Amino acid sequence: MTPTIQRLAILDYLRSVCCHPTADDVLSAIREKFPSISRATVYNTLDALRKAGVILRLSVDPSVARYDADTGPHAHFRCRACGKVYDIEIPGDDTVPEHVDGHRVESVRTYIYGTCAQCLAEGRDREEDA
Amino acid sequence: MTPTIQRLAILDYLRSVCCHPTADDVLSAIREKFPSISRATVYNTLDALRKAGVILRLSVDPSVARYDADTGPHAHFRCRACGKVYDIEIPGDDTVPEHVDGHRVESVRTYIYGTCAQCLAEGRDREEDA
DNA sequence: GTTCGTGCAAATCTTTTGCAGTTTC
DNA sequence: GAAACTGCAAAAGATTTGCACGAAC
Repeated sequence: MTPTIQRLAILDYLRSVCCHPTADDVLSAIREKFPSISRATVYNTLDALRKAGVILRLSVDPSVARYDADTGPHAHFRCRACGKVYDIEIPGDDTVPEHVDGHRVESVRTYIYGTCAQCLAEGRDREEDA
Repeated sequence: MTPTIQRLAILDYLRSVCCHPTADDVLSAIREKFPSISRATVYNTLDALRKAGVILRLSVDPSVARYDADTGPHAHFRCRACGKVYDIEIPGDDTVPEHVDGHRVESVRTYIYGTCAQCLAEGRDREEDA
């Protein structure tokens, strides 16, 4: 995988943000520095980084993929009121078993849904349904 | 929610299958009995059932939603070689905490990825990458 | 008879693909 | 210079929406 200037910019961006941007978020952010970058390049790069094991692709949002530069074991919490996604430390044992029910395990994703602390404090109610 | 004949047929179908059909799988299956049912009705019904808490919508597949009539606590395993999705009993404590990091928890989804027992036995290799 | 559901088609949104030109090693 | 990457536009695939007709209560 050639480390082109676009790819480095995308990886840098992913590592600099705490949230979990979508491909479109990445496109918008990178275009501030590289106005000519194309959507296809963003998708290609995100996929190349994912295949290389450098970033994770999350399905925490039902309709759009989100990307995470933190590849360590952790869960994701998505707020149904504001849509934000938070990293969650996995409580207790975070080791992944080799096999379950005879199937070989390669990776595990845990998604938690609810209302985030901020939305609870501000009395914002969920806008989506379970 | 009016229990129309189409809705009952869709729910019956979901309860009768062990796998986790996509909206398109449901459409094909229901059309065998109701050839005139429309795609929109299937989507509407699946969403109505989900909102009613009768079925789950899974994001275990990156590009398509799958539906599960078993709403009890369990995880899902998806094989990267054949694409099949299996139900997995959650080992140990399957109670969901009320809160994590101050966020109120409403539901949890666990997705496990790897190679299933059958594909391992038949020496089929994964066709997708991590 | 009003409300809710269905079917059809078109629209929307995300992601992928084909291809010509450009960059990287 | 060969292989890999980019940008653009078009295509593909899943899901949603608008609307007219029909069914349910």
